[in-house]
Amino acid sequence: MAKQEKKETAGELDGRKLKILHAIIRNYLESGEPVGSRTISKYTDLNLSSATIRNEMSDLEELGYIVQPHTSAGRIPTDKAYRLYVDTMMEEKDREISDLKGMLTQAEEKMDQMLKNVARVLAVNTNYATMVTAPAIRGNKLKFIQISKVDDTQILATIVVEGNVIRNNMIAIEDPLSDETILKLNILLNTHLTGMSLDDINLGMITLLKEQSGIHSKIVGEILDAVAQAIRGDEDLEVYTSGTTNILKYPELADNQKAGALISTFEEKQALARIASESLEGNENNGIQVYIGDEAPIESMKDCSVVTATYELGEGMRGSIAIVGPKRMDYDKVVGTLKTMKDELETMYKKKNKSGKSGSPKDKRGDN
Amino acid sequence: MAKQEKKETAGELDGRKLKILHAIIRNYLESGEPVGSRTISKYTDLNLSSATIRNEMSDLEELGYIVQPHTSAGRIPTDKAYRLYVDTMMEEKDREISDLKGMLTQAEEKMDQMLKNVARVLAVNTNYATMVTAPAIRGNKLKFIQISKVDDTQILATIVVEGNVIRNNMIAIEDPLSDETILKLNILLNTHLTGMSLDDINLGMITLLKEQSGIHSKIVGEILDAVAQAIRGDEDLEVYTSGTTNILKYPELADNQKAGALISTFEEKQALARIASESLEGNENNGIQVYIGDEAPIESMKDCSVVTATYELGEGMRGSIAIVGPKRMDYDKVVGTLKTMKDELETMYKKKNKSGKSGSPKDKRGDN
DNA sequence: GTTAGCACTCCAAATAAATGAGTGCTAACA
DNA sequence: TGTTAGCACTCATTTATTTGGAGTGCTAAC
Repeated sequence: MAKQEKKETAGELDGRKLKILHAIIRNYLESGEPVGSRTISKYTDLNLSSATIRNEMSDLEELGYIVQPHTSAGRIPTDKAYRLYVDTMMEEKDREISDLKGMLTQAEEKMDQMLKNVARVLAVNTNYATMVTAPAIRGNKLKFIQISKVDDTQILATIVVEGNVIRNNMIAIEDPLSDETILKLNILLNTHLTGMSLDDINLGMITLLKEQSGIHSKIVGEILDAVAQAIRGDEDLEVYTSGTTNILKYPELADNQKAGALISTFEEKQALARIASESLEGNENNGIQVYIGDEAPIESMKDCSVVTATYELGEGMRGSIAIVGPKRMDYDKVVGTLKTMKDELETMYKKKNKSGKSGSPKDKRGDN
Repeated sequence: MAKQEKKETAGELDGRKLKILHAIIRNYLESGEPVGSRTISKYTDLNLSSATIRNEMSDLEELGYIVQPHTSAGRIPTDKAYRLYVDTMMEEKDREISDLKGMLTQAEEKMDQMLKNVARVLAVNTNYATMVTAPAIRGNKLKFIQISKVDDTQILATIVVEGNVIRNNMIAIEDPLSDETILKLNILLNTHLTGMSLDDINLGMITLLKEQSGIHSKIVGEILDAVAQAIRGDEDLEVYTSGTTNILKYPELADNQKAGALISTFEEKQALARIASESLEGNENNGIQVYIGDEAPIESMKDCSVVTATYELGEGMRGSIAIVGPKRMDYDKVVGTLKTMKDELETMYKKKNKSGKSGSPKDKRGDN
């Protein structure tokens, strides 16, 4: 007669077990301490005695949702529980991130300055470690090439890609080029290459260009290399981090050994790019993704959770934002904050671009 | 009759005291533990009993060279002792840094990549935290300006400064410019500005240019702003760090509180620029400078020592390298390593520049 | 099915005891 | 007068011991 409420939300858990598990997780998120039956019995509105809770907890343990760090300690959630939690039990919540907006909108600096700022603001706000990657440019088109003579031994190739990413390449030359030659090369390159994406520039095009450039085919070759690189966007994307030391605030991570490895990871930044690009692949939930423990592709983060969001600035320029904290991070808040940040970035970009066209003061941008 | 050996090296210390102090420091550098009289009596070749040493140590303590962390503990050197040590007692020593050279020479990447590498190599090699700043360009001359039209709403100003630092600035325009106008502007700017340093471009020159550019004076104004910035070199110099977590290896720094602050300092990088620019000022000992404890201009480093070196790549492009570790860092080794690194960098730059002229494959360089 | 009660476990914190490195001082020695 | 041995004392560190309490599992009663 008591099976009325069997919701079967997770296949193997009835409603009460779910509620209890939920309570355990919430509690552990806050306290970071193993949580016992008594606590749950008082905390929740289930009106169950600690003994009953104990029975249920025993079941939950058998099902692999919670474990005891040692006999006669409270229970802590497993990765499986966290996964269930973020998948099904998290409700949306909007928080006070008003100051966040404020801090951002006054940042009309260069792109990299702004992204650094984003990382910083997020770190301060969440008390976790954060990481932001600059928008990677993919499948973009060449907008414009300019060859200029710097002196007798080198020329400068300036390449502008859609989205106003600029790249400069110094090219050493053996013999001086005349202004005329440079003009010709400019015309040659621009007429053939403008508007092309990386896929459009095939071998035929390349040989054609080299032929037409005559004795300067070597230089053209080098310029094409540079173009390829510029369009592809620096393979190793730029990564900005902040709040790394927040890690030390969580005892379960602060143990010298692990903490060192983690902080190193943040310092090296290379590994972080892996997470970034992985998160750029998937694009399910609003671009928000959660990696719990081993799910993250980085060894040193196996005791952490990582929440990533991707933002898109139009024209295929996509970057990612990630927050790294202990498994018991406040998923609700983090997801909320990330969403806001993502929106904020995207709308800001739109606004900026509009005002730029209608003649606002400056729209400077360094290269990638 | 016993005053024969009175060398008076440091004004208030006789030879024996010096030797003892020396021994104390050396020992403490290695062990990190307070060192007692007995250790010294055995360690050194002075053939003095521990009791005698105790007497001398008592004197040294009174003179402020050593202290006891607590009663009945051994002594540890004070900042004063370290200062004496680096000033007078350090002998030159060349170490095995051969691999260092190897690791560097294969780095013919872009400048920033290389500097990152320098930081990394140093960190791995010394086990301290390191920091490298990119060469700041000062008092440099404008080599070349190029204005190009990107589309109807914006133009691109590419500015090359001596030393091949390149800077791009997008400038929004209200009405499209004809190719002719752009050509005129290019000629106008290059004829007047090429070869000028910041000081040379005075108000007269500016108004002259604006007049001659007619209705486009506003654009010229913006370009001049960009030029000013490019020549001055980004005020906040680029800073690369590595090995931050090495800090955790030294117990006296690893205390969560301090370590966090220190690592944060390294992460923020802003404060580090202060040290860098301070070290760029002085130029005494081969460009090597040692800051002990409070001597460094950064609060969070009051328990550290900082050794800085400056390197110069010709044409006034100077950068700095710094190593941060505990006060008991191995000064000898650090100074040696820094010297080598400095030399290595400077010779590499020379070589690179030479080979560049004689037509070597590629000499790419990003902007600042 | 739920709950109270009880015995049992085991971590964590507190307390106590043992250790030992190091000092300062005094008195003897060369 | 400088050097040294010896001794009593201090105090951080280590180790052992005790205690408290949070938590569990089980059983019996409701």
